[in-house]
Amino acid sequence: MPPNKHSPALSSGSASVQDYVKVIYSFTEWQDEPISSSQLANRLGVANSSVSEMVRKLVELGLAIHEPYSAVELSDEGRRLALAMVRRHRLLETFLVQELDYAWDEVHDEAELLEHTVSDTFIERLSAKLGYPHRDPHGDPIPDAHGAVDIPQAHQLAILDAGHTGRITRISDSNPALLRFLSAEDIGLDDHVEVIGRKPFGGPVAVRVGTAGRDRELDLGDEAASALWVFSDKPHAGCALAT
Amino acid sequence: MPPNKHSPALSSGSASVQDYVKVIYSFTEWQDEPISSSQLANRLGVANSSVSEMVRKLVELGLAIHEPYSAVELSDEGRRLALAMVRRHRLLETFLVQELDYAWDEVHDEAELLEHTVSDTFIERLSAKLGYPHRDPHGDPIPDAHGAVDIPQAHQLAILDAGHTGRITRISDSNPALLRFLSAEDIGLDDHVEVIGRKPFGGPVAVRVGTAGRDRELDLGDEAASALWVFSDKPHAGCALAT
DNA sequence: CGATAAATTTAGGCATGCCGAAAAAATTGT
DNA sequence: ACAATTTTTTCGGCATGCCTAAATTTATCG
Ligand SMILES: [Mn+2]
Ligand SMILES: [Mn+2]
Ligand SMILES: [Mn+2]
Ligand SMILES: [Mn+2]
Repeated sequence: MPPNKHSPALSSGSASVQDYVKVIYSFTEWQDEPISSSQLANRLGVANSSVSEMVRKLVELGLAIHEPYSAVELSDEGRRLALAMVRRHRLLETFLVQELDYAWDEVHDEAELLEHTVSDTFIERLSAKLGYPHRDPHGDPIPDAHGAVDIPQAHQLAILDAGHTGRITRISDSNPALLRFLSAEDIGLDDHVEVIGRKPFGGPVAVRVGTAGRDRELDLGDEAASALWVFSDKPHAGCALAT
Repeated sequence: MPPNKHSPALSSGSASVQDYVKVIYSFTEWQDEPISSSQLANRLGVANSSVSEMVRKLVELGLAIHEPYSAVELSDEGRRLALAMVRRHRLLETFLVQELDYAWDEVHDEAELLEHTVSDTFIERLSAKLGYPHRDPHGDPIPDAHGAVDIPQAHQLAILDAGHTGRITRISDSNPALLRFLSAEDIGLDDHVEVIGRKPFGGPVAVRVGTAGRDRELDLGDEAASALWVFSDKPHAGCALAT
């Protein structure tokens, strides 16, 4: 039987290949612009020249689509691989928090390595043990075993206008120190938030945070407000989402 | 503060380096002869020339001791690293069996990769979660976090004389098919065994296996009898252990 | 002892994935 | 439009860890 189009195999590629497709995929997870060569280099912490070479290889492998001097996109097979890696990463993070008592700011680096090493069997057993979770500790959606994933309709707190209310659906995990700050302020996933107002010129955003009676007001700087993604309670007049 | 002699750091080396020291260590775990270059190559599945090169590197790194054309041994630091790797490997196998429902013949390959990837934190949390186990699923002893390990006084069933009785303390995990055979025959760790007799010229060994009333007799081939390590019930006359 | 055989090391190469420097293409500003 | 700047690619090299083939050393046997 020759290899066929419907092969589930996916032949996962090296750890480097896996990280490249994962970064290419992640760049468009919450926004639409495809990633440029230098942005890719930046996120991976490698030189631009390394990206040029590896992108050529990804194209040869049928994982990426690339016109020279333009942005890098994934092929269907590349997206499948990326989703499989994202699934691995997020299930591993969930495991580390739920079973090994890691704090949510400690899991990213460990998952970044383990995702390349565990077997499919390991991942599926882990998913079962954890109760088939759909979100990781930071609220990022976990694709299912077939690569299906639904990205919640969420918006960065930083772009919401005064009066807007909703729940925190996702917290960017790219900065561990920020995660620790949020823990210290007792801000977490699914907390209710209301935008009270904002200072002009990129100043802090005043918000009311907290479920039920125990809520408090505080000012959040731009980096914090950009890391918090909010699922709106209801369509609300005067918000910046009409675009 | 300069690096000092009592540094616990150990700077673990590459995955290859880790596998080399682990194999060098393991060769002398149940017996005393140090490993030769070609035996090392055999166990690692690499060419002899690759071993020559890597052994030179291990010596440079202060992990191994080696006179050209003679056997390879570990330095104290090499042994520390090896014990840390053995600990990792065996804790991971234990985790896979106890928490992820792997069969005992499925865990070796997965652990062989994961051992190089998990962090010290991961391993210590895992050890705690598993209740600080001292044996892996095959009965191999798990060194503690400081590298202390006690190797039980056990002997291969294949070398025991008729009349000898004891408990199965360890089952070599190097052949998954053999492990499946033993499962099918319902032979497992801590089972009681009695050597009934043996056919000459490397023929099968007749044994009685099983705890309490439910015991049975069967013949074991040389490979099976060599994989089973027995802790003797009591010193027994007429056994081959006097050497 | 010497000749063969076996084990080990050395020499020359290959694949992967990275780098810095230089060249080429695209973008920007006037 | 075109010169300056930025982005991207190409080029030559390096480090790891592996290989085969060819020495070289050690072991074995008549
Ligand atoms: Mn990774
Ligand atoms: Mn995450
Ligand atoms: Mn290994
Ligand atoms: Mn084992």
